[in-house]
Amino acid sequence: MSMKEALTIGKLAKASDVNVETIRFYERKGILKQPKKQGTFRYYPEDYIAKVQFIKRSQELGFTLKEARDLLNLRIKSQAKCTDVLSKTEDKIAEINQKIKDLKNMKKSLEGLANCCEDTSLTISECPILDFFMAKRDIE
Amino acid sequence: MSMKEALTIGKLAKASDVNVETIRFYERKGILKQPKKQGTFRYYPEDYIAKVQFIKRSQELGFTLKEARDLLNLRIKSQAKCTDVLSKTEDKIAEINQKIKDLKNMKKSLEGLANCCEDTSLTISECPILDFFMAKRDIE
DNA sequence: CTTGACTCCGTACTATGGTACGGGGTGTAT
DNA sequence: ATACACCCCGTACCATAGTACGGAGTCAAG
Repeated sequence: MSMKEALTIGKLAKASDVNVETIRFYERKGILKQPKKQGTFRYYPEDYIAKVQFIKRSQELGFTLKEARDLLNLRIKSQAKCTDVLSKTEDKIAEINQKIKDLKNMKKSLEGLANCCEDTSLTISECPILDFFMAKRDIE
Repeated sequence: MSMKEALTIGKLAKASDVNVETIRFYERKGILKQPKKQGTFRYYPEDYIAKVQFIKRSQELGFTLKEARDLLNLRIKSQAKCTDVLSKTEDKIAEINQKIKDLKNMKKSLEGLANCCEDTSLTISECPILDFFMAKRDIE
């Protein structure tokens, strides 16, 4: 029988576009459940491709691996309610809002810096940026 | 003479609200320049408090320690011209803009997720959020 | 039945950003 | 002059998120 279709770790890795070692890493860390082995090799159910992609997507959305694992586990334990997932998602949105706010403040500061440094012939020792970053003192 | 005012590593740490070990860590990593020692102890110029706080602030805004170091170094090299500072600052602004864009995308995705999960009485097996994360497949 | 690709496992290493520890030296106040 | 807080340094350790490596075993095709 052709084993072309058997989902080995290498094929899973390729299908979900991660490193083989990453799959093994996720299993060691309990992010992914190790599948039952036939013999010595891992053979994965097809849905593991979606699981790994779920993890990757979660990371892209700003979740850590543990958070991704929790979300994945919620999916599996069907006792949990939709609200659990919702509240986790809302927490993340709040975090993101805060980050955006912080970045905008930083940007404003940096823009203030850039604007106050119009005379480009000034040397650093005369640069008004310095005063902006730090209390005025001897420089080094 | 009272040494109450001498800025030792412990006082610097306390004043800038970080661990002593963190200061030493920054020095090992070249983020902060080790001050000249009088004898065996480090004695810091007062402006180190501002420097450490600057690093902390940068980190809060999503900059790495190396980036914080680069921003800090802008003001130290007095050979540099104001334009150098300006361009680095503008680079940072561009980076910040990109980060804000990414975070906004992330937020949009998460909001899409949250909105599609209004019926909070649904069990996880019916939760649309997770369908968003994952292609529909057999669960386990 | 051999070959070559793939898999196994453990271990070590990377980077980032620190914290903790221990033995010894120092600085200063009383 | 001695106690006690503080400092020194190196090293080890923590979490997060992996990557790399090497020797051994396995699988399946030719």
